[in-house]
Order: sequence, then C-alpha cells, then structure tokens
Amino acid sequence: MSGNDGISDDSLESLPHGAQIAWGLVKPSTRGPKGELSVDKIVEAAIGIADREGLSAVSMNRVASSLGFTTMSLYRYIKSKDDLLLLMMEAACDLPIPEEPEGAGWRDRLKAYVGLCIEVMRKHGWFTDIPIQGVPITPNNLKLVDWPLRVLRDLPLTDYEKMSTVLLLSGYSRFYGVLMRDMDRAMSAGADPDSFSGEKYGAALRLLMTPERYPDLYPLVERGVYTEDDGNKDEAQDDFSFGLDRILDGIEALLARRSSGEK
Amino acid sequence: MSGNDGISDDSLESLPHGAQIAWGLVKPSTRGPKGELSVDKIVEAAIGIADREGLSAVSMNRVASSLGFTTMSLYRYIKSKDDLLLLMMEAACDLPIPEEPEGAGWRDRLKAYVGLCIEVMRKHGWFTDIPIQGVPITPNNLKLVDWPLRVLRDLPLTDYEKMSTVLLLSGYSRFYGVLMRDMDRAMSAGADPDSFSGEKYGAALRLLMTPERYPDLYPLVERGVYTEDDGNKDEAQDDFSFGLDRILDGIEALLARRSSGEK
DNA sequence: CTATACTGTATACACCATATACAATTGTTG
DNA sequence: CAACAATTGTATATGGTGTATACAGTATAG
Repeated sequence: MSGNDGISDDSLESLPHGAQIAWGLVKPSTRGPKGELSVDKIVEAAIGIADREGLSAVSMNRVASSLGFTTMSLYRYIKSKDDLLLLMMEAACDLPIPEEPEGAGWRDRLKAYVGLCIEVMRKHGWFTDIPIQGVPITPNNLKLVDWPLRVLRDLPLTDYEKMSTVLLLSGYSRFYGVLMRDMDRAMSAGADPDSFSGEKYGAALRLLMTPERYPDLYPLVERGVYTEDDGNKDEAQDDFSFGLDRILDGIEALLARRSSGEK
Repeated sequence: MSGNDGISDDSLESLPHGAQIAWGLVKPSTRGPKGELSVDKIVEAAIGIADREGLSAVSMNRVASSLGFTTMSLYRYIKSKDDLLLLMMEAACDLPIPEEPEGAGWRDRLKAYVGLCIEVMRKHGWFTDIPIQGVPITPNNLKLVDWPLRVLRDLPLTDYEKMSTVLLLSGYSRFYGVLMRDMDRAMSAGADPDSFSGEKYGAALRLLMTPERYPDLYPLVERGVYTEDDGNKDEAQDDFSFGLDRILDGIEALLARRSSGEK
C-alpha cells in the first residue's frame, strides 16, 4: 500500500480506498523500494483487457500477469478488486468537458452531455457491466454531475429539481448504454460461425407468442419491430433521439408552465 | 434434465434453457424416479435467499443445501446458474396485471405501469443486480411489454415510437429501482454498529469538493441536496415523480404537436 | 549501522460453477 | 416377468476466483 495515507480527517477514511486514491489522498512513501508498478499502470492494463475481452476477463491474476507480475503484487497498490473497478470507471470518465459555447441553448447543451456519456459507454463496452454502488464520489465522475448542473444553473428549478433532472439524464444515458452494449453483443454473437441470422430469438418468439396472450406486442413482433431483424443500427439511433427528445420536451414543458406563471 | 425437450422447431432450441423452461417447452419424462426437487422449488429457494441476504448469497451450493440436497442435484433441473437467474427474474415478474379501467387516461395508466415495475424492485432488492442480457424473452416479462403497449394502442405513434416509449419507461423504472436499492443499502449500512450518521460520504465530499472545481455542484452539496443527509425518503419519492412527470410531459407534448398537425 | 517500512512473491484458503462417473430407482418394452 | 433405458441424486474432481498471510529482499530515516 503505497505510503501511509496522508489523511487528516476521519470522514475521509470512510471513503472507499479506490476513491481515496482517485482524490490523491494516498501519498507515496519514501521508505522501501520504489514500486515498479503503479495504480495507473494497473488500471490501464485492466481497462485494456476489458476493452478487448470484456469485463469478465478482468481478474486480478489476468491483470497482474499481463504486466509481468504476480497476482498479489496488485494488492500493494489496490485494496480490493472493487477498488480497481471503481478506478476503471473513474479513468473512463476522464473526459475533456467542452468549453461552454455560451450561445447554445440548454437543450443542445444537455444533448451534448448525454452524447458524451453515451460515447464513453460505446468506447468501453464493459462500463455498464460494473454495477453502480451508489452516488458518484470520485473527481472525474463528479465533474460529470457538475457539468449538466452548470447548464441548468439559470433555469427556474429548485435544487432538488435540478438534481432530479441530472439524475434523469444520466440515468437515461446509462440505460441507453446498456441497450447499445446488448445490441453489440447480439451482433457479434450473430457473427459467430453457425449462427445463420442477425436476430437471435425473433423466430422463436414468433412461434411462442400468441395474439391472445400478447394482443398488443404480437403485431410488433410480427412486423419485426421488437427483435430488429434488420440489425438496423440507425433505427436504434432514432430510438436514442426519440427518448431523449421526449425527456427534453418534458423539461421544456415544465419551464414553459413556470414562466407563464402557471402552477 | 427433466425429460426430453419436447421441441419441434429448431429456433426454439436456440433459446436459453431457462427461457425454454419458462415457456413450458421442457416436458417431464415418465421414465426414471420422479424428482423430489422441482424447478419451482429451486427458484423459490433462490429468491428467498436473495430476498433475505442479497444476490451475492445465491450460490448453487447455498440454494441446494437450503433445500436439503447437494449442489449438483440442481443441475438435473437447470442447466446453469444463468438460467436460474433468468427464472428468478421471470418469477418476480409474475404480476397481476390490472384490468384496465377504461376511463383512465394514458398518463395515469402509464404511471401505474411504472409504479408496478418499481414495486417489483422494491420487493426484490436483488432484481437490479442481475445484469440484463438482452430484450425480454420470457412469458411474464413479455407481459410487462404488452401492457404498456396496450395503453399506447390508440395514440398516434409509429411502431418504433411506441417501442421506444415503452423502452424509455421501463428503462426509467429500472433506473429508479437501482436508485432505491442504493438508498436502501446506504441506509442499512448506516444502521451498522460503528457508523455514526445516516449519510455515508457527505462529510468527506464536503471536505474534498472545492467551488473552483465544482462551481455548480458545490452549493448543492453544501446544502445537503446531493447526499440527502436527512435520509429523507420522501424527497426521493419526489425525485421519482419528477422524472416520470417530465417523461410523460414530453410524450404529451409530442402528441399535442401531432394532433395539431404540426411536424 | 540499525531499525523501519516498503516491495514483490509464494503459499494457502475458502469459495465458486460445473464436468464426469456411478449407484439407485423407475417406467417401458420385449 | 425380465431386460433395458432413462432419469435422479450423489460423490468426486477440475480449474477458476478473490484475498489473507508469511517471507525475503531493498531502500530510506534516524
């Protein structure tokens, strides 16, 4: 564990060790051999493996040996695998938050926010495989909360409403990231040797679903809307815009009501 | 494996074994000893453990021995743990879908839908811990897609838009379920012996966050909005309504635009 | 120089999902 | 009825996981 934690306040100790590292609270010590490894190298290696082979390929053993070290060496830098996962997310959130084009309206700026979140998940398919443990508590992650709040700053919303809005948007991003991940996986599974079609279960569902039991879903499945036979990613892109536009419309409607004095 | 799968079509074989069970495609065989165990008992036991001790406590060994059998006996009924998880979700989705009060408007009916989804997750804290593998393919789960589609039936939306809307709403439910789960866990962690306060990281964050780096988040944290010091669940309930109301407002705005001929 | 604190390693443990082989049990078929 | 075949529950074994612990080597502080 590189160095005595240079922590003054007790409450800082309560943070997960990974978060302490991310905040730079763990200062390196002078004594002893200087480590050949480092938290950064470990996290980088882990992300590389996850990018290439998925999160399930990330084991302490795998990460360590990819760096030419033994499994247990990692524990000199990181307290647990959970901490490693936390740091992987934090690293993936190290984004260049764009300077605000002050001319742009809040709608486009929020769209840019969601777009960037989704891009993170597209780049790192493993991102949504890491279960959320709670509210963001690491620096880069918190920047991704601060940013949309900045967009909302001058809108007539209460603190809680602003927070809820950010939550709604980031939740939507994550949700959409999960969708994209699933589609990607279904597609690469479809590219597997003996798989004949892009759609996996569409045919089976068409056999099983009856119009009596599923009166309203049945027609959509019949028309291939549900299973996306075409493997048409553009449609998915439309889905993305559709949902986000609804959310933004909803916010806009509230603002309109507010400024017209109603409610 | 209870019985020769009585499956006619090949495409049905491609379904995960858990889904085949859920659809009743696996018929019991006559030969051999009749099993003392059953898929239902196994799933019920697994759910019981997950309800009481969380999903991580659900291991094949744990489930089996809670029923008085050996680990491997489960594999006579279920092909893999993934199948068990699938069946757990499917069982949790076995809900009484309310008869439609035809008088109610689509807004309230969609609200009821989201409310029921959320209730499932409140009842089963483990629900959101099971990673989504793709689109729903089991009977009860599909009923939870059919239902909201029924609400949307007569609204002027395309197939894809309806599907997107349902996706948006169920995504929101799930997202909110995750939030609730996190809050519950933070709260029960706060109830732990040496933990002094209900909020876990609020104090630490107040120390770490500077107004320079987080100009717009900082004030909210300062006012306790971010970490919900009060442990006030009512506020969260408001968050819930707030986000959902925005989504519904957004749909309503689209419908209004549609029926006014615009766009 | 000595004590101390750190590094990387080797070993060990408990747990996990699951493949396989086997004895016991039952229904079907000759 | 007897022989067969299918199915059940079990015991055992394999290769994986995260991580606790003890240890030898090394660099710095006093």
